[in-house]
Order: sequence, then structure tokens, then C-alpha cells
Amino acid sequence: MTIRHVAERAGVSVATVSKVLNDRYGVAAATVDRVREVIEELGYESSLVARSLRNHRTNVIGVLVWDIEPFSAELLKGAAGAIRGTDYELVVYAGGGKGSGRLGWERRYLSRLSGTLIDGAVMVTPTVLDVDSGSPVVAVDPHSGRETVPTVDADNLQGGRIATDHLIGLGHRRIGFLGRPPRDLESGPLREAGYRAALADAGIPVDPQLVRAAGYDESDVRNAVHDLLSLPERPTAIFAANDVSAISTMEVAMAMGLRVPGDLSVIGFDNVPESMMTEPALTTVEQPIQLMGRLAVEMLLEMLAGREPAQRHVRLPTRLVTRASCAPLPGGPGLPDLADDARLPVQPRS
Amino acid sequence: MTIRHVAERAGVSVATVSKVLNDRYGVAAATVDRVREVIEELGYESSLVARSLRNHRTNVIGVLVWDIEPFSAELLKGAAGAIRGTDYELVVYAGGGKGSGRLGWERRYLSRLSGTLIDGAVMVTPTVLDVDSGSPVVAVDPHSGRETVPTVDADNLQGGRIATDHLIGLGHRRIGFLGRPPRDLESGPLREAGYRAALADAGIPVDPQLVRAAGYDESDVRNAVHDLLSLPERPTAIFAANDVSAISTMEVAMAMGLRVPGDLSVIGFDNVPESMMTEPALTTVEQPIQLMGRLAVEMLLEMLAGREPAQRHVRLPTRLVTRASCAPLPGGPGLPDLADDARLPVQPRS
DNA sequence: CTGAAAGCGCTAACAT
DNA sequence: ATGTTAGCGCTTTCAG
Repeated sequence: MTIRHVAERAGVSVATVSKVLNDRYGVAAATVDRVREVIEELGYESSLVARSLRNHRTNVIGVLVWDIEPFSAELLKGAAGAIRGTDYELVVYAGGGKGSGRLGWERRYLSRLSGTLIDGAVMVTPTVLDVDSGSPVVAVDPHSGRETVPTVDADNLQGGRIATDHLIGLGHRRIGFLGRPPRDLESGPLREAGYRAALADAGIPVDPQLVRAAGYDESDVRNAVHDLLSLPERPTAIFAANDVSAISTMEVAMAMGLRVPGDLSVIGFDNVPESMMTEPALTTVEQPIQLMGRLAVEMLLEMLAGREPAQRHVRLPTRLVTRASCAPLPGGPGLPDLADDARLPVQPRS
Repeated sequence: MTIRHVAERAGVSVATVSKVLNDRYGVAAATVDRVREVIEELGYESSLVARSLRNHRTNVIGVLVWDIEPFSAELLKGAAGAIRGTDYELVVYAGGGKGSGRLGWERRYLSRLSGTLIDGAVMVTPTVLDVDSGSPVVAVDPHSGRETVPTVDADNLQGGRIATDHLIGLGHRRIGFLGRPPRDLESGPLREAGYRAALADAGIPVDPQLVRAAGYDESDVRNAVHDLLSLPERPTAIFAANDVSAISTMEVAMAMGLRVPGDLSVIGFDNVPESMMTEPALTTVEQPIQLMGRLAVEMLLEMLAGREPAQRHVRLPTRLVTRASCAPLPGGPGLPDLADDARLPVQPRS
């Protein structure tokens, strides 16, 4: 079904059909009607691809992700929300790192899509980002390149601090940290930095034994947890700096016969999928992920409208959500004041 | 950054560059190296758009959705999972019903993308689907057209039955149903049919007063709930057949001073976002949404490989997840046997 | 081994 | 008012 089929069927040239499609000047009313009829009859719609090759404006904005997992999916909801009501459409491109080359998926995806297909892009958790794309780009949670490109991210440093402070406030002193090898994302190290800062402020020395990094493999994480909990002087609390390890931590602890939070308090990070939730519910530091998506798109729309966004670097606060997985250390102080925190599951809808 | 820049910089023709890009025969090794170098240096990647206009194979599969909301976002995770490990890439197109014309977004999106850009598509909750696209299509949770197109859906009829049976098993007799006007999706009416069937099997007559439909507007839903709970002989339980109304039901009930589940048992449907969750946690009939996405993509990949999918119409079972929002009716029987059900929050990870 | 040229579906000058 | 033509970035014959 191409524009030529329509043209032939209507007995006009493709140019005329194109004019009708784009409400251009200089087509007789009768012709317009006839062409419209044929279009309707054939159920024709112009090819986005051909059109964007020709025009350079597509009214499509792209969200470029490595993969669709809980984090990016959450972000997409926010992005979609920001687009609703505008006359832009949304294309999500999840390349999964295909199509070899080691210049980073970020640049490759952008090269592949920008200029054609999309008018601008939101890049989700890019690692390298020395991008010089023709079209506007906003990065969410980038590792580097913060100078060149407008960004939206969450306050991971503060998040790490909040989590650790909470545990300290409960009287804990031996607090484990479970993160990831620091190579790719910046967020991990920042959470660890928050952890260290909180300990330092409380005058608690960091015990290197209590700080672990585990890879993306789940068994790797479980081993690390097991190690931590097998220490002669085991931690009374663990700050697991990503969702996977938080869940694993609770599971391993319980498998080892430890009660959570009776014997071990656990605090996590990110949007832990509730469907994965074990008993008791996990205390987490939550990032406003949907909001990040929404803001990123809003910034992009500003830029597409030719305006400079109000701020080029937005950092959103994180917040602690306390649930049943943390408890005051026996002999420590009581529950800390949580005026600023939400207490789940008794959380009113916003 | 086009192929011509590369060609000029390397001192060859665009044809040669193209050959290098596609590993074609007949380019001198030295030339290949030079071109590769330039490509690397310039960070060039061929335009997906231009390429797909020329070739008809793109190795991209499309998921076409009206909008990205909790349901489709969940589905996308499953779809992405199915694509991981294949050499296909994923493009999600969320048009939001833009670009007028009343031939249904489904056909329009397909027209716009298929043939070019994507090799095949998964259509999410299409309403009309008399599609005759050139490329393979799988529909998830379609309203009609089940005959023509391969489909994946959930067993909404059985879901409605399960939910209602559960309440009946708890001793409830006055069970309200809160659905949506039946115009668009088929799933709503099916859930209602399940409700009616369960009541019929239990010999409980349907009280028309207890069956309500409310639109998509939240205030609409709240009014409906309020009406239900203001009846002289109010229901002791409500089956809210979609996520929005389930949450609203609990909130309105509590606002009216009713305890859940003490005074009113509530059971919902779908993937109620836990972040919206109130106290107590909501009992739901869960659909295997991610799984639907995964299966749809797997079917599509089969078709793209030229094979006929094992089944053209897959219907997945729904399951009850019992939480704290339902209670036995005083004077009724005890808790029914839930051997087949999961009991949250004490749910082991799968 | 390399390049010139045609054409994918479409739009925008430029004829007619 | 309509049609002809060139060209968007790319791949693919087909000559050189």
C-alpha cells in the first residue's frame, strides 16, 4: 500500500496525493474529495519511514534504552505521560546492544535514529556520552558527559546517606554495604559514597570487610551475602545498593536462619518489584523514576521548541520508604523520627 | 553523518562503503580497512530509516501500543525478554491516537510502520483488527478479529469466576460488581460474565443494583462505589474488575468509615501498581502480563522464521493472589482452601 | 575491485 | 490545478 497505489486508483499523480495528505494548497476540492475517498477505501497511511527520510521533522521523539527492565519500564511510563497531550508520538528503541562495534550503544542508536525518524532523544543510563548529535538529546542517569548534555538524575549520594543514616538511627553500628563493581554506572559508587559519608558523620569507621561488590549474576550476589553473614562478627544491618541484591540479601539471610528484621535489618534501593517481595516487606530508598522520565521528555520538548530548558541538570531527591525489614537494634535508641518519610504499607495515595 | 561523508573521507564511492558495511564481496582488504577506520573515526552508523526503505528486512520487531501505562509497560518487559538473545531489535511505537482518521489506531500504526521499519508487529489491545498487513502480526488481548490474526490473551472469563468464587467461598452473598461500560474492550464483559456465572453456579441471583459500570474518569468510579455502598442493603464484598476501580473502591469504603476487609471485602483485577496500594493490601486476580508479551513475541518470531506458530490462539490462565483485603463473612464458613493460590506477601520468588 | 546509476516511498520545487 | 522531477540515505545491479 503505497502512495502510488492511491494515485493510480484516484487517477492522479503521486504529487497530488501528497498535497492532499499534507493539506497543501492548490488542489481542486473535487480532487481532494476523490483522493480522500480512495485513501479511506484503501486504508492507506503514509509510511513514517519514507516521510521522515524526506522531511526532517517527524513529530516523533525517541527514548533509547539498552533494554526494557523494571527501571526503564518505569521511566517509560513517565515519558509517555509527558507526551500525552502534546502532538508528539513516542518511539522506544531497545537495541539490546546489537549490531556490533564498540563505540557504545548510545552513539550507535543515536546515529541510527536521529536526523531521521526522531526529532530528539532521551537516552536512558548511557555510559559514554560525548554525543554530538544533530538533534537535541537529554540523558537520564548518565555515567559521564554531564557537561555536554542536559541530564536528569536522582540523588544517589543522598540516597546512600539516607539509607545508612536510617540504620544508624536505629542503633546499628556494623552495617554492611553490598554494591556492584564500580565500572559502568556512576550511581553505584555514589550510593557507596553516601554510605561512607553517613558512617563518617556518625564517627563509625568503615570496616572494609563489610563492603562488598557483586556482579550482575544472582549467584554472585548470593555468595557475597553469604560471605557477609558468615563473618565472625557479622553485620546487624545491610544496605543493599540495588534491587536485585536487596531481595537476595533477605532471601539468603532467611535461608541462613536469620530473622529479618529481628537478626538483620535490610534496606534496599530502587524500584524493587513488589511481585518479588518477600516477607517482611523491604525498606527501600526510592527514586522518582517515572518523574525522571517525565522531566526528561519535558526538557526535550522545550529544546525542540527552540527554548533553553530552565535547568540543564536536574537532580531529583530520593526518599526513604520504611517497611518491616528494619528494626531498632536491641539496646539502641528507639525508632528515629520519620516525619519526612512515608510509612508503608499505610501509605495514602498521592 | 551520512554514508557520503564516510565515502568522501575514505576517498571511495558510497557503493564501496555500503559493501563494507554489509560485508559484501569484492572489496580489497586494504580498502575495507581504510573504510572501517573512517567509520570508527566518525562514529558513523547507517540510518535505520534509509536502510529499511531500501531493504525490506530490518531485523526490528515493533510493539504497537496506544499508550504506555501499567499494563502495556508490563507487557513490554516480557516482550523485551523474548527478544533478548535473538538478533532482533525492539521498537515500541506509542502513537497515542494521534494523526486523525477514524480507521482505528491499529491499522494506522501498522500502515505507517510495517513493510518499512519493522518486520512484524505485536499489537496491544487492539479494538478493530481486520488487518491485512503485509507483515506478520500478533494481537494481544484483542477485542475482535480473533479469527484472522494470531492472538495471545488471558482468561478473563475464568478470572471473573475465580474472583467471585473466592468471595462466595468466604460466605459472601451480596457481592457487587464494578466494571466499565462495555463498548471497547472485550475483557470487561468477560469478567462480568465470569461473575454472573459464578453466582449462577452458587444459586445466587444477580441483583442488578449491585452491578455497576463506571467510565475511565476516577470521580466517576468513586461515585459508582459510593452508590453501591450507600444501598439500603449494601454489598459485603465487591469485585472491582479493573485496577483503577479496585483502588478507588478501597479508598471510598474507608472514607465512608467502613473497614476493609472487616466490613467490606474487596477483590481487584490486573496488575494493580503496588505503589498505589493502600492498607490493607489488595486481593487480586492476576494476569500473566509479562508472559503474554513474551509469548506474543515468540509467536511473531516463529512467523518471521517462516514457520506456523504451534497454536494460533493462546489463552493464559489467570490466578488469584490473596492478600489482606478479603475476609470470611461472619457466620459464614471459614477460609476456603487456597491450595492453588499464592498467598502474599509471603510469596517465595519463582 | 570499484563506481555510476536506479530506485525504495515520499515531498517540494518547478514546470505545464 | 496538476504533473514532472529531483533527491532524502541507502543498497544493488551492472559497467568499467
